[in-house]
Amino acid sequence: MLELNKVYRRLLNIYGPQHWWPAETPFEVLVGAILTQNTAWKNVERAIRNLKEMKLLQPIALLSAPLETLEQAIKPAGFYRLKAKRLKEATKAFKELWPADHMPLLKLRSRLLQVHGIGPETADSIILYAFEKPTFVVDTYTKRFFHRLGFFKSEKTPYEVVKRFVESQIPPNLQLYKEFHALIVEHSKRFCRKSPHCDECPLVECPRSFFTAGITTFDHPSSASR
DNA sequence: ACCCAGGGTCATA
DNA sequence: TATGACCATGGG
Repeated sequence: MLELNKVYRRLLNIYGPQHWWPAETPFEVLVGAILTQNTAWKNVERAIRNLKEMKLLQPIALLSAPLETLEQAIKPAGFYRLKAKRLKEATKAFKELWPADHMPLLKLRSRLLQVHGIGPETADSIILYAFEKPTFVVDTYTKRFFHRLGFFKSEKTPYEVVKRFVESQIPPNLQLYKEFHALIVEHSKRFCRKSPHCDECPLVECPRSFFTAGITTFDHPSSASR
């Protein structure tokens, strides 16, 4: 069957290592993960720049700052009133949990998911890139990308279904999971916006069979008892 | 003037 | 389980 692994290696060949997440500290990863919710990364960069200039990009400082101050700082990232609250809640959790060295991954994940404003993608991003434990991150790009390669019938395939699928095909290696997700995003930002088959997409150069040979479209385990 | 971006929560059927 | 409204800024 088509190895997801081949898709990964192909992306790596084309784009090279991405060295994600673009942040200087684990805490900055967490902040970025909240701020980028349904928001262009370019806008997140401005917000983070503001936080740095105001010396707010540290747990204690961020928690001490008035909500209004925080709101103004992150305004460029949109949803600023919502996200200011989420940042504080997430920061409290971060202080409690860090570094979570001998905490099982799934326990860490369920703790993060309890935080209001942290959903599955945000949680997984934090676990993978801040806490550095091997969990696979699924975003809208990932769903669209795998859908177009024929792995799923719908782009709306539930988060946990896509996640389980990848984790069942790819061994839980930290660097591998980091790079794979980063490569999918970087690729998608360039080529996967509009048409299902953009002529300039490097992956289209390959015969579709290179990716999909032997693969049967993956159906939901929920609807097909597996 | 529109559409979308590295989501999540809540209400409703 | 699955839509739809809402949150809000900045770029194409």
